[in-house]
Amino acid sequence: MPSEIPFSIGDLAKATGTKVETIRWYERVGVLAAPERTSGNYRAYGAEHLERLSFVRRARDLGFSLDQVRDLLQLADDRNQPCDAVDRVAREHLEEVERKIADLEALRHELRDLIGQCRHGTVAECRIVQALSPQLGPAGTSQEA
Amino acid sequence: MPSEIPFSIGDLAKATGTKVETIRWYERVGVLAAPERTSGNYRAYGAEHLERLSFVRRARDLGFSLDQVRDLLQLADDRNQPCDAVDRVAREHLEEVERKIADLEALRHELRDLIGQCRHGTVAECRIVQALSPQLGPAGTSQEA
DNA sequence: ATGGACCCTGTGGCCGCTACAGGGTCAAGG
DNA sequence: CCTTGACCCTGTAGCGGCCACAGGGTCCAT
Repeated sequence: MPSEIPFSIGDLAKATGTKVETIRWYERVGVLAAPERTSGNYRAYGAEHLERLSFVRRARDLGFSLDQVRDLLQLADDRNQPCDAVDRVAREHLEEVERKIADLEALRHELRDLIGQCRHGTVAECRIVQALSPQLGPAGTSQEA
Repeated sequence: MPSEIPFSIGDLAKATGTKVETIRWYERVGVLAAPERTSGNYRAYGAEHLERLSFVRRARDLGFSLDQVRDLLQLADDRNQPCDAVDRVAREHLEEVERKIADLEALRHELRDLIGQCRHGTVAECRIVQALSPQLGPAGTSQEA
């Protein structure tokens, strides 16, 4: 069979919703294999690159780091291995997402408290400013009249 | 009154739980005023710097960006202004935190789905890998036996 | 005088891109 | 045949918010 018709980086970008620069970046950092080049030194991609890049994008959308994506790609290539390792990467990522959610929820709580205490007076009596300021004792700063 | 005894960057770092390099960085980007220098060109801080840096750290802990911190500091200095602007910065930040939480929760949902579908077989039949791979039609890749 | 703990500036690295600058290539239209 | 304009190439610099050097200077106790 004849090899499929290759396509340009711009086409690949459009097909995957990726910026051209991002594709080149993926190549540089090794999550996307360097394709053949045309006589004019243009990158010439095939279906395998489209597939690969789609995988990368989907994984990135799910918040996996590029390191994790590299791992997942490598694991996904070993078609006959058990998929425990894949599962582990996903679980680790999930745990991190859950940690971040917990952190942000704590933050949200603090911010809501802060904002809820605002009495809309002057800055001098603003609870938000007070909450941000350090507690240096009840006397205030020394230079004030 | 005699001016207070100044202290070194290392002392300030310890007092606020900040790395020395971070303090110098804050000075460079203008969230902490450049202090006086000793005859040996060492930075010599006073209580106002301690106060200022504590404010910055607290705000950073609450997830405010350095740009926001700069704004808050400036607003906090105008002691007689109404604190509406402060309130606005805080509210905007809260909204962003809430957006991030929502995003991460959607992510968590997807990841849980993914992981829940894993049947612990081989990579070839792994649902996680399948979910990451693009849907290119039901026939599978062309080279497979 | 010397050792060690601190301080100084300046630079480069981290992540994951994004945005240039300054060129080359290619197909269509005049 | 030549120009125009859309695309492509490499390389570098920038974002935020630091952190970690290297290669020096300073200070204080012994």
